[in-house]
Amino acid sequence: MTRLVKGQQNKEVLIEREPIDIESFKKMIRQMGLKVTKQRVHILEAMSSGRAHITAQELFEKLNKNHPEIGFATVYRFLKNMTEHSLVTEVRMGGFPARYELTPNQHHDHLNCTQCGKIVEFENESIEELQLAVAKKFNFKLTGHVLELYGQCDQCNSKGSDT
Amino acid sequence: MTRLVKGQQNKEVLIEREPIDIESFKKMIRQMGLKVTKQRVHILEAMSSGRAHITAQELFEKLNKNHPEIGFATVYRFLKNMTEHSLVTEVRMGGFPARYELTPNQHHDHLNCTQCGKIVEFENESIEELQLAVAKKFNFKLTGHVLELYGQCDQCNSKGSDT
DNA sequence: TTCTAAATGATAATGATTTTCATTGACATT
DNA sequence: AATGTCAATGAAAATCATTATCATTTAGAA
Repeated sequence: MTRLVKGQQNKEVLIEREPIDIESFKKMIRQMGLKVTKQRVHILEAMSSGRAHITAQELFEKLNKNHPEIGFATVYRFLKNMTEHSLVTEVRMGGFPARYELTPNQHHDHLNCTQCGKIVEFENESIEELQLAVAKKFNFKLTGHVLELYGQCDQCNSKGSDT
Repeated sequence: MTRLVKGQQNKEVLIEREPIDIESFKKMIRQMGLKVTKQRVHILEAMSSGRAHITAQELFEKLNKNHPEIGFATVYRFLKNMTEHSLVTEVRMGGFPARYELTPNQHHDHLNCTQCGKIVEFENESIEELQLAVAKKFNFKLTGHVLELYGQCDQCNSKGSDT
């Protein structure tokens, strides 16, 4: 556990953690034209492990345990940055906080449970094709889309519906 | 050179909507089990005319011109109420304020031109069916969806393509 | 007309996210 | 290795959409 004593020139002591590919994280950051900072590397590390769809707050709290020197503004800023560079994909549901995931190489859409927040990823080639057809029909050059399905998952459904 | 004239953005191509009279507004309100107030009637009037996809703020401002006695809390409250009763459909995208429209008898999705802001409404039964199939596959009870297509419309396309 | 719960408007509160700004730090260049 | 510069950071304040609070008003039943 890294403990940083306040008021002291604290050198970051790296805890020995899984040998995640730190070099490729750095490469990603450089590709965005940004400077490599330990905060950014830590953020990428945190995102590449654990729950896939995480909120900025959750990510901040997760980081805060081992790296309390990282402010939430930095987390938000970097997430936004990565989203703009398509390295991260932002999923927004209803009025809930946005969730982020490292952009998967394979495209997918989301099925969201409005009750417990569970997110299921799916991919449907037929839907993709139909979207292209629609765009073509209206003479649009399709550049992107958002498809989010909302509903209640199996568990929430069977749990009855009070509250 | 594409030139974006400000007043020209966000034009909409509308699917035809039937005009609604005050009596049916009152009927709608009673159907929800709510009291008929002049505020609510005015809100419905404002929604049934003009731009189809409006934010709560825009709606409030529009109403404010002729009915400055209507507070925005009332607008928000009633919109939420109507949304819960499915009389109004809420469209949320990105981190932008939610947009509302009187629930169209004919369901539709949107095709957005990212260059001039034009919105084309479309409806595709096959896509709807596939969505239901996806939900069923994962044992979700589908309650709603957001399908937004993004691209460049015919005009913007032929107009050349720099920003 | 009277009564009462529902509705309203003004305002404060909330929660997520963004901005500000003084300080720190990355990194290209000596 | 030391330096200079400007991007990056953290803390705090600000913002923005939305919701809650609460004293007052009003719809509509009695």
